[in-house]
This record gives sequence, structure tokens and C-alpha cells, in this order.
Amino acid sequence: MAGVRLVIAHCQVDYAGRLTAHLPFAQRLIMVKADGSVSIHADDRAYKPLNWMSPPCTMAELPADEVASAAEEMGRELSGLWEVKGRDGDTLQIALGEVLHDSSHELGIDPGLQKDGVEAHLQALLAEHPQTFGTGWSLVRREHPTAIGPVDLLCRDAEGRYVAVEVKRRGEIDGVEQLTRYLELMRRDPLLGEVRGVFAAQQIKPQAKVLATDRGIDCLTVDYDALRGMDNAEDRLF
Amino acid sequence: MAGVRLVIAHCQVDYAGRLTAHLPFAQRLIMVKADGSVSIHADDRAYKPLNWMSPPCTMAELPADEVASAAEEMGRELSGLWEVKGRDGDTLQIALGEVLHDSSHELGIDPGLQKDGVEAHLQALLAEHPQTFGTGWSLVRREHPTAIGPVDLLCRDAEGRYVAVEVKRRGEIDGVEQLTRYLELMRRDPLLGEVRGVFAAQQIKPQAKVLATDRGIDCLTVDYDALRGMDNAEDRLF
DNA sequence: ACGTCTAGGTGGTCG
DNA sequence: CGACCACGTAGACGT
Repeated sequence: MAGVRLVIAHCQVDYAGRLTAHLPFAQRLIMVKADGSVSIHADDRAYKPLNWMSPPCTMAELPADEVASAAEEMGRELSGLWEVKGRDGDTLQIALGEVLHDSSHELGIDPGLQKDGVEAHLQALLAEHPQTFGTGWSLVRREHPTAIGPVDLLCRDAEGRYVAVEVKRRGEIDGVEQLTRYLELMRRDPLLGEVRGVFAAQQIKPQAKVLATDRGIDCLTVDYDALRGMDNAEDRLF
Repeated sequence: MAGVRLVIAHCQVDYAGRLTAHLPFAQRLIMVKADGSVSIHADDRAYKPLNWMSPPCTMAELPADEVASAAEEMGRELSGLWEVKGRDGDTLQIALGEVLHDSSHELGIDPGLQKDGVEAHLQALLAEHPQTFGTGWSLVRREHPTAIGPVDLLCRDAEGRYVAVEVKRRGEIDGVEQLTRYLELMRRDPLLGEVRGVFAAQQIKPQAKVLATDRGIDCLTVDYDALRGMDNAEDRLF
């Protein structure tokens, strides 16, 4: 069945997988999607369910006799017992008490989400506008390959020195470590000579800035909207 | 209002925040929770909504005249226009076409999730059983403070040398970098003298192992169940 | 399939 | 409130 099934019911839920988790009896929303996924929601914690099973998984509604024996074991009336099995052998067992709502709805295929403003775009914008880093700067290449992975941007500054640029949406300590490893490697390459490092991000966390500075890496906080504006302005010229 | 509101409707959604995202008109599930959160679901991608707004946020149903003008702009009949504003100034706008279902349900407070089998336990177990690292090893202290943060475990090996231990559930490159920073700092402390490093995790990724070994850090893959077993065995003795 | 990196990450804790 | 860390992280993308 395609669509969504929405159940409001008293239920008790037990999950066993990497960890084990237990939800005592309470009234909750159970959502079953067309992809087979099952999620159990309270009326808080935003979109995150209390417990769930991700696809691929299979759900079985256990037969009346098993429901009866489980009910006896729990000392409580049950209207159903669902068992959801995941691929890795993890299980979600839902014991249903009173069911207050149960409806199914066809949704059809979704045209999907259109995103804009991610890291790739930021890298593209900086690649198009290396002068953002300084006057006289030029781009050598994007995704410059090294033995341990590609450097986001390889540039040359006004004096012709190579500069490795690491671009992040948010600049954190990991990014500085990553760039440090690239620089260490690139500086062994006699063809590149002395290589500078620039850490560019929309926002750079204080700790990351301290570490970068300590390692002689320059930091650049990028104004995404301004960069995009430059792009638009240029578009208008051509 | 406490509880959950479930709406099945044709809708178009626009989000503007860190990124901008757009959902063309299609039939979807809109869930509004008591915490104010709003999420828009298709019938796939498991529990993750296509788009959402996390609390704290406020939702406003715009008045009829605004709905009418938006409808004219879109060239489509609208039955409602919702605007959700987040704390950081991000907005989620939902334009509603045909509404196929709209129900609200009280859930009451949830007793909450009970978990077992997590991370902190691993550090505690290793702290109780330093001999896991080698014969004659002893624990000096947990969460040994340094200027850049606490080292998970400070131990002494059979020769009395200090050892800094970083504990992770999954050993990845970040953890090695972190331990490296601690070691660099601790080795400047004359009171500690030569400090060894051990990277302990349930699983250590190959890349992390290579980096650690290259830096003279020992790796230990920890068997969580075996450790817990030791614990249980000891429990039985007392 | 596996490894690596990103995420509007989300959610906790603790200073 | 911000920084740090873990997550049943989940997903995307490249090999």
C-alpha cells in the first residue's frame, strides 16, 4: 500500500538492536509510511520520533492467540501486537491498547525537495571569485587531488605563491585539521614550493580560528549573500 | 493546545533559513505538535520529513485577504496560508490547497524513552578494568583535565609510565587528532614525563588506525560484551 | 557494496 | 547561552 497510515493509540514499544529501548504504555501517534518505515511519536521533540524502524523492514500484525498471550503476560487488554523486523535483525514490537484513530491516506509521488545554498555552491562561488581572498589572486583548480583527498581550491596569491583553500559552510576544528594534513603533504611537493593555507567559511568557530592562526593558516569569513550578489551583478552585465 | 494535529492536504512549502528550499504543490502530511514544531512528510524517507520547523517557533494562519492575494499570485485556489517563524529568523510558509483530512488528538505527557547500552558505560568499564590494556596497568584518574579539555582516562603501564587513553565507541580520525593534541600538551608537563597514547574503541576505522600507528599511538579494539561480562562475573563474587 | 563527508544535522551535558 | 560530544546518527556521493 502506498501512502501513510496514522494511528493514535495507547501503546507500549520495545526496540532491540544496537541498543535496547523501552516505551511504557502511553497514548502516541504511530505512523506507517509507504516505504515500510514505522515511527512512534509523542507530541514533542519536533520531527524526531521516540522510536522507529527504518526501511528496509517488514511489519507483521501478530495473530489473535499471540495477542491474547501477550495481553495476559502484560496483565492488560491488547487490541493488537505489531512486530517490525529490520534488515540487521533489529526488532520493534508495538503492543496496542485502545485505538483512538486509524486512517490511511494516499499521497502519490512527491516532486521532491529543491535546495539551494549548500557547501558546493559556496565553493563554486569562491572558485568564480578568487579575488574574494585578495587582490591579484587566481584559481588554479577546484578539487585539487592529493594522496589523502582533494583540496577544495588551489589558488595563487598576488605574489604567485600557491594557496590551499579549505571551504566549509561552518568552520570547525575538523576543517582546520583536514587542511593541516593537506598542507603537510603539499609542502613536501617541490613543484608547489611554499604553500599557504586559507580556511574559508560562512562562520568560523572561535576555537577553530585559534587553532588555524596558531598553525599559520589564514581565516576568511565569507559573506554568502554578498558573493551571490556579485554573481547576480555579473549576470546582469552579460 | 497540547497533542498532535494531522493534516493531509495538497500544499506548497517554502523554507528560508540557513538554506532555502522549495516544495512544489503535492499531497502531503502536515504534522503540528504540541511543542509548536511543524513537519511536512511524504510517504517515504522514513521518519524524516521533507521540510520542517523546530521549536521554539510560532505558527500563524494568515487572514483571508492575504490568502486570496497569494492564491492570485500562484494562479491557484488556496484554502489557507500558514507562516511558521523560527527563533533564528527562519521561516516556513505553507500554502494549502485541497484539505483531505484534518484531525487533532490529545496525547498527554509521555513517560519517555528508557535506553540501555550506550557510550559512557564503555569508559566506566575500562576505568574499572585497566588491566584490559595490559598486565600491571592501573588507573590514575578519569577525565584528567588539560588546558584543552579532559583526557578520558589517565593510566600507568606496568613500567609506571603515564598513558593517556582516548575512549570512543567508534574510533575515527577525529579521535586520533584529539588524542594527539592532548599528548602534545601533556608531554610538555615535566611531572608526567614521557606520556604514551592509547586509542580504545569498539571499532577502529582503518584510516584512524593507520594515522594512530604513524603517530606512535597504540590501538585497542574493545569487546564491550566481554567487558560487561567481566563486570557481571565480579558482581557475582560479592 | 564500502568508505568518507555533510547535515537546516539533532540532542544531551556542562561550563 | 554557547561549546563539545555522541547518535540505533541518516544520506549523498565517489570508488
